[in-house]
Amino acid sequence: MDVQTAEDRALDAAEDLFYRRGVHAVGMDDIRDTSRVSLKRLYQLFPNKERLVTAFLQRRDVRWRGGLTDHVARVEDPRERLLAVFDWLRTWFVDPDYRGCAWINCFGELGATSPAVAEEVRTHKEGFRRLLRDLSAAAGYDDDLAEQLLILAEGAIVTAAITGDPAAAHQARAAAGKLLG
Amino acid sequence: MDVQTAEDRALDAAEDLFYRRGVHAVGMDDIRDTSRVSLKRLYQLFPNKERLVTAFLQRRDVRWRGGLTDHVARVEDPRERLLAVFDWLRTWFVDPDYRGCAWINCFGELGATSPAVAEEVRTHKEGFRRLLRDLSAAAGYDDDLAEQLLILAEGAIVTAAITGDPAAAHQARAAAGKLLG
DNA sequence: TGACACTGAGAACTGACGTTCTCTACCTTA
DNA sequence: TAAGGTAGAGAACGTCAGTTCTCAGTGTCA
Repeated sequence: MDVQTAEDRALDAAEDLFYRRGVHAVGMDDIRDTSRVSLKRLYQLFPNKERLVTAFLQRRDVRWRGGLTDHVARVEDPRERLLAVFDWLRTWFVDPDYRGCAWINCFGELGATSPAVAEEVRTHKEGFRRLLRDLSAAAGYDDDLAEQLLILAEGAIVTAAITGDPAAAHQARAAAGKLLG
Repeated sequence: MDVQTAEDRALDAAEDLFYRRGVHAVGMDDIRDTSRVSLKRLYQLFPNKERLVTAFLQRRDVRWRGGLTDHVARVEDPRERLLAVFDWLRTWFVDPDYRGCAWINCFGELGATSPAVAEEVRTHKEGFRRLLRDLSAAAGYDDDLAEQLLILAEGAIVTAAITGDPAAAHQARAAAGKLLG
């Protein structure tokens, strides 16, 4: 039944709590209570809270990009594939637990004080950019278009989070369609 | 020489420090040291830290929208006026002190725990949306276009903050130009 | 069996920080 | 001048949260 390692349980708790409430609002005690991993073990796995934060961002990055990659791979046409990115965003926005981009949120909260977190955020966004560039290139578009789609995606993520309205995905998709010509 | 009120000085310090380092990273002691307003007076002016945060966001909102409004007002052609929004964003991004959108940052940090701050952020974004709708309508475009420009602007703001590269304003402007046809 | 390493639960430590209190000095006004 | 209100400086308070420590229990291996 419970074959997860203590590390997995700790990261699950970290991801759930940090994303939902923000990093400062969650104490290591909360992580312990939710993960049922003792503080002693937590500090063996992650030497401090900052490392737990970066570890959760790293693991989430793998899942996030994987989910997006899998979704667009189901679409044949290269141009439609680019638009499918915004369909995937929409499925994310309608999640009742959606609270914006974990990396943007962490950047706003810790970017100025934690170089490690700031670096993690840049790494994630760079990965997203690379993904869009690859999709764009495959559809015969240049890097400028990929950059503009990235801006649209980021804008939709932020707008959907603040307004609570998933319609931002639809608007971004429509704008992307116009950019694709 | 120093005709500023204690409230002005407190808000100046709050704006500078909260924006630069984030809210949690700045203590009321720091506000006192920077503003030279005693803690006693600070707490007379703002009953708690949260109210100081919302007050700084409110005052910044007035200045921010005012600066944008003034900038685009200098452009005659209604269509060019919409594009001038992105020129104005660029002048903001090149500021060495640029650290993204204060409201988005505060939303990521406090949105989940402070309803008052979350409301302040929504108010600001709603004001920005209204501004873009008015500009769009004056140029003969509909609300959908305004919404797409809003998404582009938000995306540029976030991307410029994380990458540190003001080029996001240029890309967003180019995309906006294509949307305007 | 017995020494030993490791674990969990939780107490304890430590510093930070939001908030309040104390005390003295100054200004205003009758 | 006297009285009272207000301000400033900073100490003090209480809580919280990151981190470490204690101690008893348990499994492992010679």
